[in-house]
Amino acid sequence: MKPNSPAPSGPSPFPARRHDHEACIAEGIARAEAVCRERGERLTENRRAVLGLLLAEHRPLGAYEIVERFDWKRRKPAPAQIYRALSFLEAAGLVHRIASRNAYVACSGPTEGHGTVFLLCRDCGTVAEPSGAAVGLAVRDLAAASGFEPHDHALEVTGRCPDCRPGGGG
Amino acid sequence: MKPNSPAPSGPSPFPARRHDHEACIAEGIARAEAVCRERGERLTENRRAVLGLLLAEHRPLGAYEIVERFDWKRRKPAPAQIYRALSFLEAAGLVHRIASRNAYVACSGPTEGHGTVFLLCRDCGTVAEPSGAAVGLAVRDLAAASGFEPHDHALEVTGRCPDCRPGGGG
DNA sequence: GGTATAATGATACAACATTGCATTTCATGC
DNA sequence: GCATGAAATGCAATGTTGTATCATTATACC
Repeated sequence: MKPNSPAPSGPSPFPARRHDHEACIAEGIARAEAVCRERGERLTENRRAVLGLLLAEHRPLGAYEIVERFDWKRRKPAPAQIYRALSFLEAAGLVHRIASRNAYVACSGPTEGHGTVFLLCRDCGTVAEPSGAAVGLAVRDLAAASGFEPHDHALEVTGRCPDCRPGGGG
Repeated sequence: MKPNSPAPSGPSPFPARRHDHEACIAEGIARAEAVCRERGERLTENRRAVLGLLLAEHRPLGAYEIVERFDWKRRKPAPAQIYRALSFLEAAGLVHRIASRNAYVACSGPTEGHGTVFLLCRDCGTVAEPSGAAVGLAVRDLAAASGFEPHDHALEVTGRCPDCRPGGGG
């Protein structure tokens, strides 16, 4: 891992302003290959391409945006092809859907289980996926107090990332 | 509040299995009238009807589902009419959008500010909107640790409500 | 009543997502 | 190599959700 790659357990879940993007992507693909191997499934060219496009961004892309960027074999794929890849990748925990935006983002680290947290920058669109342990606890308590049996949760926080925040950046 | 102590259990955010539904609705409409008066806006017949349909359920309805149930003047409204009412009601804090379902639910209590929490029963579809204070704190801490400036958040928890949970019930 | 503003009615369209089925690809056993 | 079945893809059509536009109608206010 390069020194300027975002460390999974580092201080900030946001990517450094300048970092080795190619390494990001390569790392993500490598992780996907490992996950698929373990699950006995195939990371086909189609799926790999979709994942690659998502990994190339640190922000969510809409399915039709992926269609536009797709340049595999110089052809424009049908939406269904993209959605199929997205479904597969989501089931494998490699991609998450950002419900509030009808958009999809590459998962930035190993899946922690049931529950996701996203920090969405309203200015630059960057998404970070911090550890959600504290949120998980809050959910558990909340549920217990209501007699609710929680299964899964998704938290989407909008605001401004360190780079876009006035006086932020780093 | 200690993070691990279950809230001093006020009333459950879930509706009682049997309760006075008419009163539910009347109360919600009355609250809406008060809110609109205060905001200097009009709770028109159209808006009132949409809110009424949402209040009649304790679960989210899709916009087109509202279209189908709409019986005002024995005519079926155009989608735009419903979406306009929903936008108005959402801006007034009387209705919330459940992003993961493309659906809308009547707000069950006074709006607490920026941030919402929903407990969604996967079996009966009921939605509860508990107080999200603990989640708000978790969000604040999470954001601070990431250098993120939070503006708003939405947490959607899926699982089983007290009535659908085995051994649960009221 | 007259006028400005807000809301509605109606049509069309944009954006997001899925279904069905024929064809191709791939792993596996022979 | 070749047959076979399961999985994935190509393609067209369709379903679902949400907006834009503009003429008309209702409402508040003077």
